[in-house]
Amino acid sequence: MDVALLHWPLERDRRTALAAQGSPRLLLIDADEAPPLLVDCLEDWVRLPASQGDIDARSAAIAHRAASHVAERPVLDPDGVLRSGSDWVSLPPVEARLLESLLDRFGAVVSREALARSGWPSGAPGRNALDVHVLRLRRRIAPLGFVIKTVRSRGYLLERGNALLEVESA
Amino acid sequence: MDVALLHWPLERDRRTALAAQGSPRLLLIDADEAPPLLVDCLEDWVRLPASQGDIDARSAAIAHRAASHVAERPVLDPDGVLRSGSDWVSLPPVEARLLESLLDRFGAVVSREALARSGWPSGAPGRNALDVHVLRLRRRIAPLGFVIKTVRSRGYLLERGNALLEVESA
DNA sequence: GTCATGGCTTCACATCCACGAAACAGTGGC
DNA sequence: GCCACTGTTTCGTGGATGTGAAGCCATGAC
Repeated sequence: MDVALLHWPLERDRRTALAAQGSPRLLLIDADEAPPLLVDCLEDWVRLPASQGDIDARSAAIAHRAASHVAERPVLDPDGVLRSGSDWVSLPPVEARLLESLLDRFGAVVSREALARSGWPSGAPGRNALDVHVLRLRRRIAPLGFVIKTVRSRGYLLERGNALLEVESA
Repeated sequence: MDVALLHWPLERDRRTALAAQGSPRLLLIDADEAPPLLVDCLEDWVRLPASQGDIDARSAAIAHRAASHVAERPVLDPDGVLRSGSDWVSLPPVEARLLESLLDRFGAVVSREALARSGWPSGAPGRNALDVHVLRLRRRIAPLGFVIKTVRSRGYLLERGNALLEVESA
């Protein structure tokens, strides 16, 4: 996982945002500033000026921690809470059922028909409903680091996302 | 909790021992040495020479982490006093019973029905009473650093609040 | 190569319902 | 009486779900 570098106290807001989504971050402290209290285990700081070696070393350490904190696959509570590591999101009923199906075959393709059946056991609404729910599900689980890949004309597939991309797009 | 200071790589063995028993530690890295990969969240390092301020700051950060790891959940006295660390608040009867339920399943969802049963064993009043009491409970426990999250259409969930917000408001 | 098609994505709405929050009122202890 | 606790009414906000339509893109026809 990539570690975000940010200046303190200049990028205070960005730090808050990254912390909220559980992204690892390294604060670069301006020469005369006091470092803030670290809020979690995915945060660290170095005082400027710092050697590239030290920055890299701390980034690597955080990345290492982050990697050991994330699980290969998430867990779905009966209450519709999807957990991965210490993070969680709640899924509305339809999306929870869809995700349950995808999780049953984690890493493998689930056909649109099978998904529709699990999402709406008593009959699916319009054809587009599934597409929209997959879209919403994608956005909901993205912060946990999981992605739903499309396999054209075959179905969908749930897998662990590339953590690096997430952080960059944030 | 006290943070052990030790020289790296001189006291390599001591570091291993401290890590094994879960004691927080700060490594003082000799000028030209590469820092080791941190083994857990209770470890950190500074490169020598370092200012006393930086050493203190990192020690404090580690100590803070260590402390926050033990105060994960609050304790509810039989007499309705909720304690977390050195802080406490007193809860009125209904709210104490609600919180007791949430505490039994700390970090997991408790349904509105289950909450209503524990709050009013002899039958719940109007449907909105629960909402109002949860609202009041939220405000009461906020100063202790805990939050009650809503999981829409499923129930409520008690967890530790965002440490960042606490620190900022402090 | 160009083009059309089907499959999927995304957005914009609309509806419905759960929950949040304030304001008010009754009750009982001190 | 004053105040804490409790419950109700009422209104507002935002989440959950579904639909229609526009757009994107790979595939296959030509």
